[in-house]
Amino acid sequence: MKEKYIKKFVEKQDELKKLVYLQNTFLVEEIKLVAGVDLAYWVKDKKEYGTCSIVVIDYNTKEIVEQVDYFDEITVPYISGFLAFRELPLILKTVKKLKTKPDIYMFDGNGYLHYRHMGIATHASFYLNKPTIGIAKSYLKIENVDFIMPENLKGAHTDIVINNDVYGRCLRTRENVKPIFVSCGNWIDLDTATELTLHFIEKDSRLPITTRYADLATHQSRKRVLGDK
DNA sequence: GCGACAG
DNA sequence: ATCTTGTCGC
Repeated sequence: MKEKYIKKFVEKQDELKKLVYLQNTFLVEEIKLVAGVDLAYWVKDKKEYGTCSIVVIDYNTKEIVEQVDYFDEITVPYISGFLAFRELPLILKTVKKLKTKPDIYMFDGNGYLHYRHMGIATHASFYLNKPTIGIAKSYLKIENVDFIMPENLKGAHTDIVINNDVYGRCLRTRENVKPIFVSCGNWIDLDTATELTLHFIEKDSRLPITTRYADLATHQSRKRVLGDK
């Protein structure tokens, strides 16, 4: 069932991962707009649907500059390690509705912290042509390597290193909350990705407001879609 | 058959 | 991701 997709998916990821560049291609001081991207799903009449929300936030004022939603049928199944193939088509259609042009995109999921260094944040960067960051709420275990729990202090973090390769970072964004997993998407370094993530942490969530607001927006969007039918 | 498994 | 309310604790 899922197997029919996997060979082509791996080939595509292997092709793209050669182009990943884990250095900043921008100056942090020049960042103005940061986008959070997320999806929500539902099933209706045996068909699966998804709605994507993108929330664009001003880096300095932290106010929402723009928000767009787009929903459609989802045809690709969820397969761990291949999230981009399922979600990216909808994401790209949603991006087309944006009037502003975000400088950076933050995703719900991993980037370089991935079996082949090609999590959704990294994969998406090649279609957005913008730096990206992956923010995952749970740990994707690779080569049986566990993460090291950081201290219970805001900003505490431990790196996830496998075979001398830094895949990503386990980051405690606030005290007394479960840590999140930050990884480079593309065209950014891990320290900067961590810095931006912490910049958008506020009192109401362990997630940066970019992805947090996008998450809330998908739930609202789904409610509207189902309510209008 | 059993456990793993980003969202 | 989704199915789902109140409740314990900082």
